[in-house]
Amino acid sequence: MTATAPAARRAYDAVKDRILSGSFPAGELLSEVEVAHELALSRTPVHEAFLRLEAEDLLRLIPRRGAVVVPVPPHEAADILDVRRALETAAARRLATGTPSYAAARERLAERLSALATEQDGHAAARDVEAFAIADEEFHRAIVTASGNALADRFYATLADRQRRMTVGSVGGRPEHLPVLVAEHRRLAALVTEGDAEAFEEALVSHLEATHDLLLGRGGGR
Amino acid sequence: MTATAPAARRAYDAVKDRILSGSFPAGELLSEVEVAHELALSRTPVHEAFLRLEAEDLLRLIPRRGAVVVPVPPHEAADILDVRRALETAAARRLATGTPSYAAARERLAERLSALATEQDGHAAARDVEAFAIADEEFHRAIVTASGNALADRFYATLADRQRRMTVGSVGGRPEHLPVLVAEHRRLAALVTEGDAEAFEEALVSHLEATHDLLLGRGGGR
DNA sequence: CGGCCGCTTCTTGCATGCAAGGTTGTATGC
DNA sequence: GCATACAACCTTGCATGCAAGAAGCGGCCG
Repeated sequence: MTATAPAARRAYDAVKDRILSGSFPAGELLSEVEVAHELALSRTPVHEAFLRLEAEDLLRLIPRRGAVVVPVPPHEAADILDVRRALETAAARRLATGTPSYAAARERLAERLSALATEQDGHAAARDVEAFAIADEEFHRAIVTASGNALADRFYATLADRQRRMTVGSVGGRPEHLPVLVAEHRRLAALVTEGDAEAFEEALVSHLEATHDLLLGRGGGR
Repeated sequence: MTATAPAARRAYDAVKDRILSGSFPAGELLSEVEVAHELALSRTPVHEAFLRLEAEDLLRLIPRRGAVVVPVPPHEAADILDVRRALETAAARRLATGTPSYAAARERLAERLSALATEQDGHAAARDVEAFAIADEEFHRAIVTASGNALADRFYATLADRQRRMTVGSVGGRPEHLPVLVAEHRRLAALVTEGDAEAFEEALVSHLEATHDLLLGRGGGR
């Protein structure tokens, strides 16, 4: 019944997950045959997976050597934050447009954000940082998606991947501060719903930094 | 002497060029064997090219049917402009940072932008719209590149590809207006060099629309 | 005349074979 | 002891083979 996923996809998912989770450490030299054997596949699907991952800049293929896991570049965290700010702000700006279709989109978005915030209340109360991180990602992505810009939406997804790669390992404590983030989410939701793009950007900037610091565990001395 | 490019790369370049140039029209159903035969290659490198192009959302692979050229979505032009505004503004904002390394980057950028503007003068005088479009792309990309955000830079490159796909075909006339664009470039260059991110954004918005209209030939009447 | 079933043909998914290129380790000459 | 050349090994790049799945066409039956 359950159609088993194509081999190429399994290979892609498996390798990507190992990279993002750090199970394949940066700098590691991977061999197609090796990975193929581990996954009980032939070289072909693994080769295809490597190609895709190279396109995402997670692997670097060296012609007759193998594939190295590219390390997280020095200011990747700051880069991601910058781009997220830019894209989310652009989304809010577009959503603030007077066009009726955007008003409807704001309506739908408001509902979804509200639901997500409620869900986050639960995760915060349960001190479940991991579940919170996922819901947090969904929250922000929902805003970008709602703006209807497919290009921005796709790119934003790759940013989320990379961010995941950085947050694992440093599971940053301080779950007691999660409720603050939810409150900020509610404020962001209100602003984007009202169509106040300027205030949204302002609130977003401090929120992104707070989230970043918190999830990375730099939330202020020990 | 000249090492011939790998087959996979040739296939990728060839197919991508045909898609972006419109030689493979949207909706066309491509077969690997067919393309492979045309390029005098085996199916393998063509298959790999298809995979990469699917990752770029230029092809859609249908499991055992073939690959269809994805049509340009309805508001892709507006989407591209929105994202370009967002990314270039973010780049200018970062470049405006006080950090010494950014001051040096602004310095280098200023020189490059100046050189490109001069080159554009030549293309404008020669009424060479195509060459101008290329130099225009380089100009804007240089700003993003200078900001040092690798993520933004890579994404920006894919936007340029897609923009190319839209501008061909409508080689929009009115080359007599090109000098105006160069003047705007010089102003943008000055603003980003001075570190005035706000004024840059404002100038950028109108400039992007002007360029867009001009290159797409919607520059008013006829 | 209309609908359905099966066959033929096309497509890709994946495995494997082969060869070229690169790296490493060793042995030899100095 | 050091440098160099050679050989063995390991890697991928690409071609091809084979089979599974999808679509379209023809014929047959109702």
